[in-house]
Amino acid sequence: MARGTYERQAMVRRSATGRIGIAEVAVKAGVSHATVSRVMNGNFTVDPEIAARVRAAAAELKYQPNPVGRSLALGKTDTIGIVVPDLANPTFQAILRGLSRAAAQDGYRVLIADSFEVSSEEAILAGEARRRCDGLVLCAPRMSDAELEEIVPSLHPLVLINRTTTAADVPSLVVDYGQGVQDLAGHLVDLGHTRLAFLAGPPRSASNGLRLQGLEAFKADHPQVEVLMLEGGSDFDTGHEAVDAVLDSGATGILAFNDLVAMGLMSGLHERGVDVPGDISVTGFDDIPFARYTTPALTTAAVPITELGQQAWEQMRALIRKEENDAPGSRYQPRLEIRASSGPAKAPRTATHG
Amino acid sequence: MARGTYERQAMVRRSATGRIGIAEVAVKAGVSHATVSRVMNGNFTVDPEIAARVRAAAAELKYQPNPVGRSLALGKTDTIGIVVPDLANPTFQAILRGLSRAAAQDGYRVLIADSFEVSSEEAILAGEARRRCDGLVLCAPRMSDAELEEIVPSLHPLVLINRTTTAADVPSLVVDYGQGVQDLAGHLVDLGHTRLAFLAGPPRSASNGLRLQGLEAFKADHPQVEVLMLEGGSDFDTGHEAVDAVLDSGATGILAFNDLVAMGLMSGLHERGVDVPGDISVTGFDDIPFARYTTPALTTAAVPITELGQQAWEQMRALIRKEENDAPGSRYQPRLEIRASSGPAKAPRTATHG
DNA sequence: CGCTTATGAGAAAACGCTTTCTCGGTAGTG
DNA sequence: CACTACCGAGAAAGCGTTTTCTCATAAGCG
Repeated sequence: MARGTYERQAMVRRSATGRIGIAEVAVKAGVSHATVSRVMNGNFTVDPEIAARVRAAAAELKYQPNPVGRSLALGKTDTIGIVVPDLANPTFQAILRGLSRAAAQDGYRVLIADSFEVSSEEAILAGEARRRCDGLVLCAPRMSDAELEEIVPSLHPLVLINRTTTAADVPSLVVDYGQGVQDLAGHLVDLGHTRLAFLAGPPRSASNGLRLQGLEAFKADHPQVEVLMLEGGSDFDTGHEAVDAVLDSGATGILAFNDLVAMGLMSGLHERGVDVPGDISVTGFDDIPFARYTTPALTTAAVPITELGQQAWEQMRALIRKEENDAPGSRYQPRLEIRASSGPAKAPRTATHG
Repeated sequence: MARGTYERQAMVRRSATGRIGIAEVAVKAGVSHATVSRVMNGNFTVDPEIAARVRAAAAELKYQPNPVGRSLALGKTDTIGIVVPDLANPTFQAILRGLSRAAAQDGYRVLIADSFEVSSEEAILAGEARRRCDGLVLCAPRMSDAELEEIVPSLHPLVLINRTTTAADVPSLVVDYGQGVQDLAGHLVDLGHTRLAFLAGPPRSASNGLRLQGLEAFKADHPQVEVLMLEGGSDFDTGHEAVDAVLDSGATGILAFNDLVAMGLMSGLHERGVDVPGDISVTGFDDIPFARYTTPALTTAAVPITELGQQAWEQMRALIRKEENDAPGSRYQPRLEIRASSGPAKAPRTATHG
C-alpha cells in the first residue's frame, strides 16, 4: 500500500469487447500487462508483493485469460481434432470417449468432426479441424489411398486409426480384423458349420477390406468350407433387412460385419421364428457393451476399442511433444468372445426355403 | 503482367512458424496483406484483375487462413462447446450427434467436455469450454441449483438441456420425464399390475428427480397401486445387479430409470429363468436405437433425443445471432412405445422368494 | 567511492488476421 | 478547366496474449 497509486478508479472500465482482459487487471494492480502475464504464468521474476497484488486484482475481477489470444501468441491451442465417418457408430463413439478422456487428463480438449460417411468431405473437414487444433486423429477414413497419401503431409501431427500410410511420423493404430474374422470363422467351423456367409460392411471401409482379405485366407486354409458373400452395411437396419438374403443363402453360420448388424439380423431371425443358435449361428464384431446383453448373448470378436482411443492420444502426445516414439503405432488383436449366439450346426440346409 | 514487379522471388520464404501466412501470399501477388484479406473474404472493392492475381497466388501456395488469428480479429471462433456428464451414455451421445450435425450445417464445430459424472468439475469445464467457444450447451448438469445459478451469467450464450434456470436469455430444453414415467406406470396398471417398482437413476440427476415427482403424482392418483423405490444408476450393470432387489420386491411391473438399466435387468432376469413379460414386465426410458432390438423388444417412453440436440443448436444460433427468440426453450413429451417387454400381470407374487 | 553486475518491471514487438483510416488517382460535373 | 466525389489499395491500428528487449534501480566488489 506504500505506493498508493494503483486502483485509482473504483469502477473498472471494460475493454471494447465487454470482457475483462489483462489490461483491466494491469490497471487495477497498477502494473503493466506484461507483469500481469508473468504472474499468471508463474514467472518467478516478479516481486512477491507485486505478484500478490496482481493475483488479488485478478481474483477480484474474476479475470480469466482469453484462450484465443493465448493460442495466437503461443502457437498452440491445447486442442486436438478427430474426424469420424459416423458419430452414430458405437465404435467411433468409444474411440472418441477414450481419446477425450485421455486427452483431458493432459489438459487437452477434443474438437469433433463427423463426415457422415461422405468421403468427399473428409479431406476438407480434416484440413479445417487440423488448422484449428494442435493435431488430428483421422479415424477410419473412407477416402482412397491416393487421396489419403496426398493430404497426410499437411495434417501432421497426425494419428491414423484403422488405416495406414507410407508417410513417416504418422502412427497407425490398426485392428487386425483379418485375423479376427478368421478366428470367428474357425470357431463356427469347429462347431460343425460348413456353409458360412459374411454380411459385408460399407464398401469404402478399410476394415471391411481387411475382413475380406481374412476370409480369402480362411477359404484357402479350409477348402471344404463354403464362404458366401452378402451385401450389407454397418447398422441395425442393414442386418434386419438382410434376413431374406441370409435365409436364401442356406448358410448355417453367419459372420456379421459388426455387432450392430448381428443384432439387427438376430432380431429379424427372431421375428421369422428362426432359432439362434439352434437353426443358425450368428457372430458379430467389436464386442460393443450391448453385445453381452442381447438374447442370446452375442458371440463376437472383442476389440479393445476404448483403449484404442487412449492409445491414439498417447501417440498424439508423443508427436506434439516431439518425443522419440519407439513404437509408432500398434496392431490390436481381437479376442474371440464366445457367447450363446453360436452353437453346433444342425443338419445341412438347402439353398432354397419357403 | 503490366506491372511486372510482383513475384520477384521464385522461392517463397515462409514465416517464422513455418506455415504459409497471409504475408507470403501478399508478397507473391505483389499487394499488401490488407488486399489479400479483402480478396479472401469476398470483399468486392478490389480490382478484379488484382483479385485474380491474389487468388492465383493463394492457390499456388495452398494458403489457408489461420483460424486462430481470424478468431482473435473477429471475436468469434465458429465453435460451440458442450458439457456432458458421461459420454458413454447413449442419450448424451445422441444429443451430441444431433447438435454436431446441426451446427456443422451452419459452419460451426463442436468442442466436447466430459465431466465423468464429477459434478465439482462441471463449473470449471464449462467455463473453460465457454471461453474457447462462441456459446455453450450444458447438458443435464449434476451441479446444485445454487451453483448453476451462480455460473450461468458468465456462460452466456448458453443453452440448457434437462435443467432450468431463473436467468433470462437461457433457453432450456427439457423432457417431461414426470409425464413419461406416469404414462409408463399407467400402462402397466392397465395391464393389471398393482405392485410396481422404480429402479432409480443417479441421485444428482435432475431427470431422475422429475421421474420421482411424476411417480408421486401417480401414487396420489392411484392409491390402490403400490410403487416401491429401488436404488439404481444409469447403466447396464446397475440393471443387472438389481435383479435380486427386484425379485425381493415382489413387484410385477418394473420401471427402469432408462433403457440401459432395463436391458441389464432383463438380461439378469433371463439368467435367472424369469420370463419377461410372463413373470415380470419391464419398461425402459429414452427409446435408444437398441431398445427395439432386445428380446423381448423393450416397452419404453420415446424421447426425440437427436431432435433435441438439433433444437439445442437452433436455440444457440438464435442466441449467437442475437435474434429474437419467440420460443426460448421447449418441453418435450415422451411418447409411449409399447413393445413386448410388458404384458398382463399374472397372479400376485409374495414379497419373499427362494 | 566508483564501477560492474544482478534484478525486476515497463515498453514494444510478435503471433496472423480484419478493418478502419488515409490518401493518391481518376472520373464526373458545373 | 477546376473542383468535388468516389474508388481502390496501402498503412496502420486493433484483437489479447506472451516474450524479448531495454532500462532504471539496487546490490556487490575492488
